[in-house]
Amino acid sequence: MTQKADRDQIRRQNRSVVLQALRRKGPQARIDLGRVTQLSPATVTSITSDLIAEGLIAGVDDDAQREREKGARGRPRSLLTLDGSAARVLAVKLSVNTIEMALADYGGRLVGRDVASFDSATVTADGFGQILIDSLRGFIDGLGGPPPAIVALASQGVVDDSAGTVAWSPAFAVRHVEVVAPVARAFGVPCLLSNDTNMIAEALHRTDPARYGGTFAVLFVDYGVGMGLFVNNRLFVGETGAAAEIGHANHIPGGSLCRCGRRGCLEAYLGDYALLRHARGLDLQTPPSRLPVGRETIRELIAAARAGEDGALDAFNAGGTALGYAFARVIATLDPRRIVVTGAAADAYPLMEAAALAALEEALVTDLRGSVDIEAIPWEEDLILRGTVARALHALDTEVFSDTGYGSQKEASAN
Amino acid sequence: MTQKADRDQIRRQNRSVVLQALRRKGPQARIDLGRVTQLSPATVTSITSDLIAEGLIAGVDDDAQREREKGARGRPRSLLTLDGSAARVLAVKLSVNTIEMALADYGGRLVGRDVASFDSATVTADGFGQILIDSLRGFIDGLGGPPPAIVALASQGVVDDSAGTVAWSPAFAVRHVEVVAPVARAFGVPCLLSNDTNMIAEALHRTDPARYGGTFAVLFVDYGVGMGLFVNNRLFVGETGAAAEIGHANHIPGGSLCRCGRRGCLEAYLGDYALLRHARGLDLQTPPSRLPVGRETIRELIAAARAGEDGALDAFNAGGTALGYAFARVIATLDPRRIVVTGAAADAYPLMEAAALAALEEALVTDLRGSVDIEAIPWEEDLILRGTVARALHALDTEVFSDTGYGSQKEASAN
DNA sequence: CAACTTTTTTTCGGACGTCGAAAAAAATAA
DNA sequence: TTATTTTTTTCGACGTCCGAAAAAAAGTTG
Repeated sequence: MTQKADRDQIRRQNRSVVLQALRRKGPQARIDLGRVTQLSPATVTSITSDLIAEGLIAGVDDDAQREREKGARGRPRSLLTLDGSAARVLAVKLSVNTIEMALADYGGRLVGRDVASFDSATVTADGFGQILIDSLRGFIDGLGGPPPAIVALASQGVVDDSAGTVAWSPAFAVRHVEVVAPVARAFGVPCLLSNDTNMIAEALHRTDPARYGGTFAVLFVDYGVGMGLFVNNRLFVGETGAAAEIGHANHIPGGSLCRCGRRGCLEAYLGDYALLRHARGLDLQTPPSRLPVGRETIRELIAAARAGEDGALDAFNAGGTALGYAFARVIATLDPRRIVVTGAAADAYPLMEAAALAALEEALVTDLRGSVDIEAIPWEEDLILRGTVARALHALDTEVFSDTGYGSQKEASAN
Repeated sequence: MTQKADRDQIRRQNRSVVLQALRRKGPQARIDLGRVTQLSPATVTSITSDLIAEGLIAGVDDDAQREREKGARGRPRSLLTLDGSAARVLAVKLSVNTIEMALADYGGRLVGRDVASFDSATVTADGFGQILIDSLRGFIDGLGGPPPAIVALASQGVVDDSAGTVAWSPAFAVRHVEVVAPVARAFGVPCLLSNDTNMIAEALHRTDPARYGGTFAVLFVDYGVGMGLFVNNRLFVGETGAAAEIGHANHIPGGSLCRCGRRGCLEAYLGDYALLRHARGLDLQTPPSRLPVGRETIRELIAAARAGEDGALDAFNAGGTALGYAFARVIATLDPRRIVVTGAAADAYPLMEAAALAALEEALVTDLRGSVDIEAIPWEEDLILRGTVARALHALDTEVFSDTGYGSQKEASAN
C-alpha cells in the first residue's frame, strides 16, 4: 500500500524537482524552471528564493547578455545555478589493493582526486573500516575546505546494501567487510554503498536520461562480468543489493571452470582469464590464476585476434556466444529498452558481435526480442567514479536538500 | 526526474490510501483508518465523508455490538466498508479456445462467472476483438445490473501492454491480436492487459502483501513455463510487457527442442510435453505435438513417478535440474526475497525438489543465494482470474476513484 | 526622449488540504 | 443523574499552490 501524503511532502518534492532541473539542464531562468517542472511562476519564485536564502543555488550574471544580443525585448532573464559551495560529496571506488577517491562540489565540479592503496590479501573484515577512514581523512585534509555532506562508495563484487557490507569481492580476501557504518560514524554524514557496475548505469543515466532510461542493463565485461540495472528509471539493486550479479549466473551447466569454483558461469567464458585460457588452448577446466590478468595482456590478445590469430579468434568467438546467450536471458527476464556493453573487453566487442548476435538469434524467439537496442560503448576508466559522484549528488538533491528548513538546520548545527 | 506535486495529488493519494486500507483490512472504524493510514482523525473524517457522499463506501451497522460486548466504554466505533454497489469490474482470462469471465462488485464479491469458447486455430488478428466483445456483452447482459467500470484481461503468452495486443500466444494461431482497443471502445471504460502468470503474482500479493511483497518471482510450471514478477511491491512488466518470459529463456545452448522451434529453452525441459517426451524415452529433439497434453496425462505421469517408474523419475529429475538452474539465474539477476513455484506441475515439485536444490547449489555461489525463500504452493485454477479481479479493483482504487470529485463526474455523465 | 510594447519576476489574495485542539456525540460506570 | 471513556466532528491556523495583477527591466517607436 502506498503511503499517505501531506503538505510538507509537496514542498519537499517540488524543491527537489527544481534542484534536479538545474542539475540536468544547467543554469536557467525562473521561467524556464517553470516550463521544465510544470510549476507556476509564482511557485518557482517562492521555492527559488528559499533555496537562495539557504545558499543552495545562486544567481549568475556573467555573459548572459552576449547570448541575448539578438535584440530580445522584455525584462532579461536572470539565470540561476546550483551553488557549488553549498556542499561537497565524496565518491570512493574500492578495488583490488586500491581506494580511489574523488571529491566534487555541489555543482558537480571535481575538487580533487587521489588513490590510496591497501593490502587486499591481508585486510580483515572489521579492520578495513579504519583503513578506509584514514585514507579518506588524509585525502580530504590534504585538499582542505569543508568536509563532505555525503559519501558514496562503489565496490567490486557483491555488496549487501541493507547491511552496509561488501559481502564477497575480489577486493577482499575476507567476506562481509563492514564499510558503511564506520564511514558514517567517522564523518557523521550519510554513506551509500553500491556495486561498481551499477555506478556505470548511474553515470549513463545521469548524462543522457532519455537514452539511458526506463529499464536498461549495462553489461560490464572486464576482469569479470558484472551487470548494472535500471528499472523504471531507478537503480535496481534487489532485496539485499546483490541483484544483477550476472557474471556468476550459469551459462552452460557443468561448463568451464570459473574463478568462483563453480562450472559454467558466464564469467568463465567472458572474463579476462577465461579469454586468455581459451586463446592459449588450455583445458577449460584449468583453474584460473588468482592474480589478475594485466590490461596489457588483454590488449595483446585483442591485437592478436585482429591480426587473425586462430586461438585468439576462437576465444572471442566463444565469449561472443556466451554474451549472446546472456543478452537473450536478460531480455527474456527483464524486457529492457537497451543493453549496453562496456568494460575493458568492450573494445573487443566487434570481434564478438557476430557470434553474440547469432547466439541471440538462436536463443530467443524473435517476438521476445522486441525492439531492444544493443550497443557497445568504449570503456572509460572514470565512468564508475563519475557515476558514484552522480549518485551522491542525486541523493543530496532528493534526500537531504529537499528538506524544507534545511538552512535553519545548518545554522543550528553550526552553533 | 520526478514529477512536481500539488495539492490535488495529496487528496488523490490519501483517498486512495483510505480505499486500499478498507480493501486490505476489511471494515474498520475511522479511528482504525487513522492508525493504519497515519492520517489525522480530522482528515479521515473529511475524506470518508466525501467517499460516503460519492457512494464508494458506506457505514455498516450489523452485529458490531456482539464484538464489543466486553463492556467497552466510550462512543462505539461505527464501521465503514467498501460499498459493493459502487462499481463492478470484469476480469477475463484468455487461453486456448476459451474466454473465462468473472464479474465482481467493488467489495470484491463475485457476481457471476462464465466461460465462452472460440476457435484459436482460425481466429484472425483483427477479428478476435469482436468475438471478445460479443462474449463479454453476452455474459454481462445475462447477469443484468450495471456495466463494469473497468475491464482487466489476462492472456497466455507474450503480451504487449503498450500496444494493447497479444503478441504471441498459444491461444492464437496469429500474432499481434488486438484486444485492449476494441474492448475499451465497446465499453467506454479503461481496459488493462497482462500476462496470465503476472496475475498469479498479483493474486498472491493482494492476499498476503507481507509474505508476497518487495521483489519476488512466481514460476508457473504447467503446459508451459511462465514467470510473474513483482519488483519493489509493483507488478513488473518491462518496457513492452514481455518481461518475465522465462519459459523461452535458454537453459542449455543447443539443448532439447522446444515448441517454439528453438533448442534448449527452459520449457523444453519443464513443460508438460517435455516431461512426457522424456518419460517416454523419446529423443529430446523429437518435435513436440501441437496439441496440448491433457491434465490427465500429467497426473498419470506424476503417479508413475511416485510409484517409482524409472522413465518418469528421470523426467522429473531433468526437469528439477532445469528448474534449479532457473532459480539460480533468477536469483543472480534479480536478488528476490522469494521464489514461488506453482502450476499444474507444481504438485510434482516434491519429485523435483532434490534435483532443483542440487542444481541451485551447483550453479550459484552461496553468497549470492542470500536468504531467498523458495516455496511450492498447490495450484488452484482460479488463481489467475482472482489476480485479474484484484488488479482491476486495485486500479479502481488508485486510478479511478482516487480522483476528487469522482462523484460529480458520475452525476454529470448520468445526465 | 517619453510613451509603448514585450518579457520576466514578484506580489497579493483565494482556495484547499492537513493538522491540533476543542467540542460534540454516544456509550458505560458510579 | 452525573462522571468517565472513547469515537467522531467541528473549528481555526498554517502552509502551499495557483491565477491575476503589478512591478521590473529591457527594447521599440514616433
